[in-house]
Amino acid sequence: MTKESFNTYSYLLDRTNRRIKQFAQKKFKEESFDITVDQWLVLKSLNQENDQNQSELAEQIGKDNPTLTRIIDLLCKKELVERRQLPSDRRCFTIHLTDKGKQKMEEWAPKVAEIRMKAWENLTEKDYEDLKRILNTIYQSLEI
Amino acid sequence: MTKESFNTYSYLLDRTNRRIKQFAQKKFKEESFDITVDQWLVLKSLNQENDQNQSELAEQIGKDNPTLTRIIDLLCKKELVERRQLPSDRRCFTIHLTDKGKQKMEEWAPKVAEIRMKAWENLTEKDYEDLKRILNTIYQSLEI
DNA sequence: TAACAATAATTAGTACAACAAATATATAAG
DNA sequence: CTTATATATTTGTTGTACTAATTATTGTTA
Repeated sequence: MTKESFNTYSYLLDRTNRRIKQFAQKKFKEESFDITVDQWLVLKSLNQENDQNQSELAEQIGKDNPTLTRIIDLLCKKELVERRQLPSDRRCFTIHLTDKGKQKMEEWAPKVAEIRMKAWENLTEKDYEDLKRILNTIYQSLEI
Repeated sequence: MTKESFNTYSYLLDRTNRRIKQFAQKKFKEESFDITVDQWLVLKSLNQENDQNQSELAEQIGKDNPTLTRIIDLLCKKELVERRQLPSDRRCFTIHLTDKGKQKMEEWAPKVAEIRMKAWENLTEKDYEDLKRILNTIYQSLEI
């Protein structure tokens, strides 16, 4: 195959990625979930393991530290999480999912799972496995 | 398969998409291409068909109009493109790839093709076809 | 212990994304 | 012709991404 014929994957990936976010965001709005899709990722990670510090959390959700700082700022304002000083290392904060945050998660999680499923209604389990494998292979090939 | 097992694709897609951009942007920097990846998309589209108006161009590269307006602003500053008033419809500009822009494209295009190929070095042609099919299916399933 | 390096988080600056609203112009309907 | 509607683009706002620089703290080593 020629090089030129490979030239559209980044476009397809980018626009599909954007549409997935748009779709989820639109549903969030319809359901009056007052968060963005990226904020959701943070809450979900904390719901699985609470009180991570920011670096761990950034690693978990694959965002960099400055971006995470701002997402945490926004979630703090909404009182869904709070920063807690770690006495043993005063450089760190642990991010704590509050009771309000936990309550919202219980309310939102099943609906988010529904929303996420929509993308797969015309695809098979094998497609899902293939997509994961292909994306991970690309990710590793472009190690930076 | 349970709903829960489908819950990571958006994360994988997002991080792979980000890495593809990061990788290309890093190479652009190394080669002293003084543009961003998104600006490249615009130039590439104009190189294939010059003098599109902004709406056509936005459609071509899958971005919305406000985003494109700002990308065009930046490309104008670099004198790679220029806005030309269309006398027949004074609402429109056609975006013209300048001589300087064309010259840069000749210089850059082969190297960008190389950079783009890197993602596929551990994958097959069938993987490429599968990825395209899966992404397009998702895109269409989430019609908004 | 003092100097140096490493780590956690933040801040600042620029770019892009999404959305809503505004402006200007063109076209259609009455 | 006038009103209404549609189209092309821009502007404003909020949120995310990346880089580099900064602050505060901790760890290492001479």
